Amino acid sequence: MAAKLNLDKLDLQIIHEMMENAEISYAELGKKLFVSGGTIHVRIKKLQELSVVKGTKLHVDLKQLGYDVIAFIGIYLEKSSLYDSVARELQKIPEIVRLNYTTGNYSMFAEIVCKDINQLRFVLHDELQKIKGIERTETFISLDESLNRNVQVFKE
Amino acid sequence: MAAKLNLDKLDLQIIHEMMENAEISYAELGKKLFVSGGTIHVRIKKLQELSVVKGTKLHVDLKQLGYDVIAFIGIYLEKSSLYDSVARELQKIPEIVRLNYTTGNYSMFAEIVCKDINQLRFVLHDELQKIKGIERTETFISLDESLNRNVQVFKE
DNA sequence: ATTGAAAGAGTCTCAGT
DNA sequence: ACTGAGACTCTTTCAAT
Repeated sequence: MAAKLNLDKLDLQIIHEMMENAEISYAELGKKLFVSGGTIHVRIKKLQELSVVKGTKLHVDLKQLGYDVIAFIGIYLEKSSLYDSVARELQKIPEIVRLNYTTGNYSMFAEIVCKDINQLRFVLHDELQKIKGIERTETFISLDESLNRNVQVFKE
Repeated sequence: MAAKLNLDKLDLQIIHEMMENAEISYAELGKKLFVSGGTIHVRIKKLQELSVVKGTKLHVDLKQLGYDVIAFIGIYLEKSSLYDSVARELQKIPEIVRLNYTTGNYSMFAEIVCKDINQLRFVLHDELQKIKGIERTETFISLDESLNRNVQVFKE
């Protein structure tokens, strides 16, 4: 699965820079990394072909858009084998933005983003309780997000 | 804090589209939403000034880059008041990519991304155990990520 | 593989509506 | 507030190294 990609320092530097700011021009990024804009272009094209780079996404302030509640949900399943069917049901709930099958206490771990506590309660009470296979859930509401960053793919 | 922003349908549609693909041109996006490219431009400028839009980020495949392990860590503190100092220490660990102060069982909740299990063990054993104020931790290793998406800011 | 230049495409500004 | 056109900047291609 994880093929030998053989990415060099420049590749990682480009990814590192653009993971924070994808708007920078090739010329400017080239200047920063001491190569020409053309080289940046060639490398990015290569990274896209290797599907290391999958595109760019707009970064928005969710609070400004009225999404004030982030919560994490630990989910206990009646049987582990129900994972796929429960995952399929959870996927239908747009407020669920992330879902992981995990080791440890919980069978699965979800993240949910809501406009307010009422909406969170609605999803937890009305939508989650309907799903067959969920034994019980534990909810952790985020009171403060002190860190949210990318992995550091290049250091030094 | 959450000021009255008065965003209309078009603003939300632009955000919705560009949250998935920020590379689309103004002309093309305008065609899709039945306005001119100039209007798209004006709206995006407005959204940037309101700091609803904070920029664009490169979307990369972390597995391809060798980051194979995602884990979640529930952290119990000796005293809740230690949150700030513990958060400051956790921030120094580059593998920790997210940190939330939460209600419920745990005092705080972290997400960590590592190249392999050895690196995860190193962070958990060597780095986390050094931090004063952490009582104990529970780790949930992700075996499968079945969902990772953005909030749906516009529907219909 | 990298470069620099030319062609093509996109962004940004602005006067008109 | 939206539009379209012109000025400007960036991306993309390509021949040379």
